[in-house]
Amino acid sequence: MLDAAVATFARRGYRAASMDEIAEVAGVSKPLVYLYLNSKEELFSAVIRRESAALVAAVRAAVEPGGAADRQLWSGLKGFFTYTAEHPDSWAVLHQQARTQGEPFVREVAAMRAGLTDFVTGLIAAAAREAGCDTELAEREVAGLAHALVGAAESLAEWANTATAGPATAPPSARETAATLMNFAWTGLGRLMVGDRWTPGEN
Amino acid sequence: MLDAAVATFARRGYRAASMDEIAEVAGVSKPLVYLYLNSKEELFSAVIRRESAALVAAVRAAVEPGGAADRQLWSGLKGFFTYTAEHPDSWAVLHQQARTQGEPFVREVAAMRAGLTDFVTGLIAAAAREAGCDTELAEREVAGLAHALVGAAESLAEWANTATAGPATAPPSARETAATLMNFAWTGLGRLMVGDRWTPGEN
Amino acid sequence: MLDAAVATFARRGYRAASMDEIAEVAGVSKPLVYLYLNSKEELFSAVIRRESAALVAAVRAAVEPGGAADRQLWSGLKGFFTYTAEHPDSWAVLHQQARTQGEPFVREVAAMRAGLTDFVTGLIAAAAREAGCDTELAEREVAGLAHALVGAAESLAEWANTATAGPATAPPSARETAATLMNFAWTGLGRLMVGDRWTPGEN
Amino acid sequence: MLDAAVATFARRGYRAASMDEIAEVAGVSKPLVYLYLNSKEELFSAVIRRESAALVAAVRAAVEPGGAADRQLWSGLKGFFTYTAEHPDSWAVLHQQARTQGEPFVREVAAMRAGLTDFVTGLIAAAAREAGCDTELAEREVAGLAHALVGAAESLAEWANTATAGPATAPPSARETAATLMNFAWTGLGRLMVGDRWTPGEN
DNA sequence: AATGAATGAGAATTCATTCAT
DNA sequence: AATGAATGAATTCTCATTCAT
Repeated sequence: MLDAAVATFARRGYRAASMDEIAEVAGVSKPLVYLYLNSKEELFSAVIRRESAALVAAVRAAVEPGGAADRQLWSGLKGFFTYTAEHPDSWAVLHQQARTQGEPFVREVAAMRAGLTDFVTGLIAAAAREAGCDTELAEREVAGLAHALVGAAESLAEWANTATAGPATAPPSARETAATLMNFAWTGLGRLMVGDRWTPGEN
Repeated sequence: MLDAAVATFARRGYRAASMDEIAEVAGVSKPLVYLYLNSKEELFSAVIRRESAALVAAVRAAVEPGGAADRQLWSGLKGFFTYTAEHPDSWAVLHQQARTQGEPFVREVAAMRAGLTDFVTGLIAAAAREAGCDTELAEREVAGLAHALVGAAESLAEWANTATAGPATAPPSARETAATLMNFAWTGLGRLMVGDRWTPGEN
Repeated sequence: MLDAAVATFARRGYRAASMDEIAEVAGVSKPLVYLYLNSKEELFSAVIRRESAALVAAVRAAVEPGGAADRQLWSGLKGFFTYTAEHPDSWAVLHQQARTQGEPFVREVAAMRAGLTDFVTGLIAAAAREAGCDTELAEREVAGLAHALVGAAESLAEWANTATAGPATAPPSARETAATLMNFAWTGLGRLMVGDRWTPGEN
Repeated sequence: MLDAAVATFARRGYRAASMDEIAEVAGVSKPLVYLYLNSKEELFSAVIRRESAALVAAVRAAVEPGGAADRQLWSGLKGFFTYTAEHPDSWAVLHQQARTQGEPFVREVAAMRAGLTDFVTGLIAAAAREAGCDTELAEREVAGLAHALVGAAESLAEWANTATAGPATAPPSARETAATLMNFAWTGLGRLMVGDRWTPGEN
């Protein structure tokens, strides 16, 4: 039943998905949906919670614990892109729908996102320690960097899922996507920690 | 009239925004809206086209032509973040609404996005040439990198707009945000071009 | 089970009371309610019949048989007001709900009411005989008088039950209410029987 | 449109009347009903207010001002019974539906009823003065008497309307009904004022 | 003797859209 | 050039009622 809701919300969007359609996709009657999940709002919340938990669990399970920061990030990203590739509807609901449907929902998905961002923030800090970073990175800057990285990941996930456009080319694998992002981000972060930063001139 | 539509779509979302409210915000009668823009769908399309064009124009105007690749990217990013900060409704419609409302609209916004991504792709290629890059970067990889950069930018733009949560801290300025992203991305890209890439082991 | 129905119908009204709530108040499952009382309609009918019978029985038990007509009316009224005060839900169902829910039910409660009205009619006739009434009262007029008396009683019963508004004043006792009505009605009826009637002029 | 609502509410009751049916009876579409009267609740309130006002206006117009108390009561009652006979639906909504549908509505109709009861209370007091009443009637008792009278009137009104059962006999005219009530009540009230009251023995 | 699980039918309410003017 | 008035078609949600066990 939740599966049907995920599929329908992903395909139509929260507002456009009707309880009628969800019930039909689930192969049950509408009142049954209301019996278990009391309203459209609660149903959507339940969906968000379940899919958030599944995504976080997938990432957590993928991370190789105890390794170097870059290995951890790498394995986490692979887990992330694997999950988003294998559960595109789940990802579409979390990334596209939940974030755009106002208050009860944004908060729920923001909490999950904060968990991931914190994880990345921790990794960046750990990497800084590992590198014996001399320049103390401002907390806000680290948050910004973590945000940029998570945002880039989210964006790549969506891109990988949406890039069904070119029918000839297969969508990039999770491994490829993760490698692209590591290359994009990690070397730069490494240089940053040793003080090699890009600076504009006066404007 | 389009302004009213932008404001309303941003505040309510495409489905939840009613033509009644749009007409009221615009200070005209509903039939007038239908006279000029024949349906809700066309109205939304018109909004997307106008806001897309405005965003692209803002970025284009900001870019310093003929300079080095990094200067061009830097100035473009400043233009981008300036626009999104000054026109949050416009950005919300493009980034949050248009992308999540299914077919007629995703295509329109995807076209605009492709324009920006192509611009970035060109810059990365130019940078590669400037660096006398020996390793030929695969076209697909460049596309992936450009996508990651654009995605990170979008994500940061949304973050900067949404981070009104902490009432103490002012939202980061467009300049700050652009600098964060340059630091995050550009050094890494530079290293990448001289062959200094991050590679996983065997998994 | 019927008790639960009485309480629920009184509180919510016939239409607003749900079988779910009735079953819950009764502490049984809904199918059990359907097993014993086959539908909401039959359930309500059964309730009306039981409460009607109880009210009539209470009045009948209260009447002192064989006494003078006024004593009989007095004792009957006391019984009536005592019952309505002690069983407000029962009275609410009979007076407010059953009478307003259309055909199957109005008939049932009308039958009970007819019983009471007939009783009063008989008393008025008896009083007329006792008074050696010379003027023959038209049957229809007697019926009208009986109806007025019963209506006044009903109205006072509701008033006594509803007058919880003034928190300082206790609701009038059954005895008080009955006395008010006797004073209101009986002396007038007595005069009427000896021909002392109120007559309008020509209009 | 309000007429259609009155008819439908009277026939079906508040809950059982559907907005669909009301719209159909009114010969308009359902959204139009919602355009003018925003919800079922507001529609019912509007109906109650309009019908209350009409009833009060009818009674007020009927009362011969400046006459003796009994003439005033007589003329008022005639007006009342004339109205209820000529507008049975209006009376049914006020008397049967509004009073039994819980809070927003009972208050509205109670206000109207209080107006009528006050009028009658005033008349009884005036009659007492006219009669040079020696025994001071307790205020509460007068209220009770007024309540009994109004209740009797309401009851008779309903009876007169419902007595369509006997197809042979025509329903009593407003004049007849008013006369019955005057005979029932006024002589008794008169005696009461000169101290001729009915008293029970010791129980 | 009793119920957990399920549904068909219908209720209030909203909205994109269109005429007649 | 502009609108007041009106509606067909959904949408969310509820409820009396029934099986299979």
